This record gives sequence, structure tokens and C-alpha cells, in this order.
Amino acid sequence: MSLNSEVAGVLNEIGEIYEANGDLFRSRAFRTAAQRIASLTEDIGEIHAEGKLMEIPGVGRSIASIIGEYLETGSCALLEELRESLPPGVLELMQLEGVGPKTALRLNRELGLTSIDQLEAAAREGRLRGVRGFGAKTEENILKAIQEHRSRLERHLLGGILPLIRGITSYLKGDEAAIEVKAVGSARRMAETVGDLDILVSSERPSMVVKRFTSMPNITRVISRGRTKSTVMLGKGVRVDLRVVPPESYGAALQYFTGSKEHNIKLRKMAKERGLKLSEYGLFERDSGKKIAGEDEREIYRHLGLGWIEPELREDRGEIEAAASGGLPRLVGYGEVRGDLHIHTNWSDGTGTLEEMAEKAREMGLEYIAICDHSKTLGIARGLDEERLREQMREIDRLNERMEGLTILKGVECNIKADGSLDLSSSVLRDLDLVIAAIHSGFKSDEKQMTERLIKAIHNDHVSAIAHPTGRIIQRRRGYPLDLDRVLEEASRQGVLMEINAFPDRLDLNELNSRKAGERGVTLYIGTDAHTPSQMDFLPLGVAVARRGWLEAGSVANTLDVEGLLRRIGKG
DNA sequence: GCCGTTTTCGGCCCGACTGTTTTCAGTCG
Repeated sequence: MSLNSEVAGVLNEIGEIYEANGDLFRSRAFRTAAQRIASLTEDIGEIHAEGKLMEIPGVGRSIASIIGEYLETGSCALLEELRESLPPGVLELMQLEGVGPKTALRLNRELGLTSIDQLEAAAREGRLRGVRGFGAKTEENILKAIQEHRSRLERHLLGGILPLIRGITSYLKGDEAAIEVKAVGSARRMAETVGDLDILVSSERPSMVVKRFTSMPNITRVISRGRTKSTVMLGKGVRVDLRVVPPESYGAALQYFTGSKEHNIKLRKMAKERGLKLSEYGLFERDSGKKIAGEDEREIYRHLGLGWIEPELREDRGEIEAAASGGLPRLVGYGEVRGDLHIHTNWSDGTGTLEEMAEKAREMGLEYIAICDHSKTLGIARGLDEERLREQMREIDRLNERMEGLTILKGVECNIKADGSLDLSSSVLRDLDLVIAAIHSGFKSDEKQMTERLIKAIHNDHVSAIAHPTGRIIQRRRGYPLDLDRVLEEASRQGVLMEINAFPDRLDLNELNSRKAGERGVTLYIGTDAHTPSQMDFLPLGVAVARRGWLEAGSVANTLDVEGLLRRIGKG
């Protein structure tokens, strides 16, 4: 975890406690500040050292001093104090669906409950309905919420949830009452993980759509079912929210439900400053109530004096200001990536043959791929030694002769040893088109060692790129300790490419680090790390990271044609 | 707590659904 997310965590918890205390505005101030800091590309420690904390939007005198205190002492007196002030268990109870600060506090005050376990016991014994405002139905819902809380998975990987989204949207499109059907929320923003699924439908007959929605197969509970809005739980703990709006409001609803929340709050504020009101139904004049826009999402932005903002950018990370000044990046397009530069085959730990991987690439319309199997010291993956790699290279030559419209590049994902050297000899590395170096072991080394190890690899004449540079696995493993700023600096200086690994649980570099890399003049590339033909379909996930990292095509090496790419890495 | 080209005080996004307190508070996104 970076220092930035650590600080954001402290501010967030303070915000949470203020929320429980009913101090909503103060709560939001802390949460906003946390969000801003979590999405900074600069290091919070450096900003503090330069005395520039208060230049961060949302950070004023108080929060700046809290951050300073935390950075210098490693603790935060306010947070300690707030934790003491809050009755025990209240934050825990608030984790349950349907239990907010008011309910949690009352449960604590009136029944002395301090944990979810105690709440469950009380509900089972029917003790909740004795409290004013609680009935049998509430008791039942709380028991269900406890079950769901226990079985609920963490956020879902985007790559894992996209197929489910396609299933749901095509099911809803099967209803003739549904005009437009679209996944919105973090899925439309292509965030790396998705919490709840949000589905937006435009229709003149909303109740028909709601009816079809609540009769989807695989529903374990219908949480709510209104005229235009419904929520259900699917198996595996996936929660799906549906919203139905009339066609004339579709654009406004699309804007609203795509979020992010922070992005929307800022837009609504802008609308208000212009005497307008923005809701999911449209953009209206505040006084007359006259509707100015609503059917078309672009019109909403246009009437606020903004160019259309790509969903991937809508995180309140400067995109609104950029749109206002005409300074939005021209994001790399999903169709602009011409090749996949990180592919495994059954020569090492993949399942596909060279030919199968090549065939898949052709089906996808790619112009080239780089075969980058593991090298010999990665024994568990049947890494290739010099001899077998030579053999594979000859096989690729033969395949290239009969492949039309696709170039197969000879590459390797070469293991970086503990001392920073590579595990294959220069004589073979020199004959490859693409050498990607990567760390696969020794994650327990300290930051200095890891950083030196990568920098040494970057300085190796044969190395063109670094794969999954931080080693993180989403929700399973934080990256190895690393001074990424120094690594990026050296990569920029040496002209070595940094990977955006498109595998759903890697996405490494992530969006913030990709943005940082782009800002520092590093060229990146996208590789799927596919071990089967179908995993090459992960490519768009990598493009999404690049887009969320504000990258233009010029910063992404595999938007070049094959000649351009080879020139770029000094092999042309 | 933060913020300011209407403001250094007084705002802070806006609306749907549920359950229960018979008119609305609480929660959520």
C-alpha cells in the first residue's frame, strides 16, 4: 500500500466516524480529501515536505495539519479520540445493507448491541421488533443482510464481471419494452474492480422492464422493487441495481449513473453556479424549470461549457477542469492497439500452441504478437533455456512464412535474478525481437534491493521492456516494495518500455502509476500475459487502464505498426 | 471541514424506495 492510500485510509475512517455521528458535511470534507489524496500521482510525503499540502483541492488548514501529524508521528490524535467517542460496534453494524448511522446508534443505545454477532442473536430472538420503529419486516431484512454480509465477496474484478454484464444486458434487451440497455457505474468507467452492477434502461413502460429484471434466473433475493427502480442479489454475492428512465431522460441518466459520485457532485455544483439544476432526468433552468438537455449525454456536458468526457476519466482527477479549458487528452482508443506483446504458449506454462495463439490474434484483427514465454530459472513454469528458446525461434520463423497478415515476434519474458542480472545469455537475447524482463521471486527483499534489481535490468542493453513492474495482484498481494519513481525515471532515460499487464487480477502498472509514467515521459505498452487463446480477449482491460491513466496513443508503443515498434525498441 | 467572479458566512447534489412513526425519516447510490 502506498503512503497515499494509507493517509487516505486515515481520513476516510475519520469521515466514517463523523458520518456515524451525524456530522455529514464534516464527514464529506474528510472523504473528499481522502479521495483526492488516493488519486494523486505525486507522493503525499513529498508534497508535505514541500509545504504544499493545502494546494491539494479539498485539503484545508485542519486536514493539512492532520496529514502532517500522521506523516511525522505515524498516528493521528483526532482519529484516536473519535474512535474513543463512538460507542463500540457502531461502525461494524453500519457495514450491513440497510443499516446506517441512525439505526446503528439506536441498536447500540437501546439494545446495547456492539457487534454483528450480537445483532444476529437479538434478531433471532425477536428482540428488535420491541424497539420503536422496528417491525418484523425490518428484523427479517437485517437477518438477510447479515447473511449477505458474511457470504459477500469483495469487489469483483472487471474482467470477471464483464461476461455477466453482457448476459444481463442481452437478457433485458430481449424485452420489447426496453429501448436502450446499458451497464453504467464503475463498469462503464472500466474501473479495475466493480462493486455493485448498475444497469440503466430507457423505456416508456418501466414496469414491464422491472418485471423482466426481477424474474431473471439466478436471483437469490429481490431487495427492492419499485416502479422504475429495483435491486436484486444474484448468486455469488453480486448485487445488481436497475434503473429505468424515459427516453427523453436517457442521456442525463446515463451521465448520472455512470458517476463517479465525486465527478457528479462537481458537475451539479457547476450547474448550480450557472442557475441550472442537474438530475438524472435532465439539465433544467433552476427558476423556470425549463428543460435544456436530457436525451443526449453530450448535450449535458456541452451546456455546462464542457467537452464530452470519456467515462474512464470521470473520477474527479482533473478531467472537469481539463474539459473546461479544452485540455482533455485524446485517449488511446480500444481499436488503436495493433498487437499483443506478452503472450505465452505451451512451450512454457501456457496451454495454446504457437499456431493457436497466432490464429486467435488474426481473428482479433491484430497485426502482430510477441511470444514471450518464461525463461529457464522459472522452473515451475517450465521456463525455456537457451537451446529450447532457439528451437522456438526457428519454429516462429517457419510459422511466419505461412502466416498472412500477422507478424509473430520472437520474444521472451526473461527472469530477473536476485542480483538484477538476467537468466539467459546475451548471445540468445541479442537475436530476439523483444526482451521483456520481469521479477518473479524474492518478493521479501527490501525496497532498496528491489529498486536496484529493476534498475539494473533496465540498464541491461538487451532489455526493451519491464513486465508487470510492481508485482501486485489485485485483492491478493500488494506489490513488492519499490521506489517506482526512480524506476520510471530510469526507464524514461533508457527508453525502456513499461508494461500495462492486462490480466484481470494484475492490471500492472495500474491506472495511477500508468498516468504517472506517462507524465514522466515513459512509453508504455499493453500485454495480456495470455496463457490460453481466450485470455487474449483481456486486451481491452489493458487499454482501459491506459485510458484511465490519461494516456494518448503516442505513449503506448503497440499502437505503432510492426516496423515502427521495432524501430522504437532499437530492432528496426 | 472546505470553499468563494453573487459569498470570509452559510452554504454543501438530488431523488427513489422501504417500512412503519398515519406524513416521513432513514438509507442508498
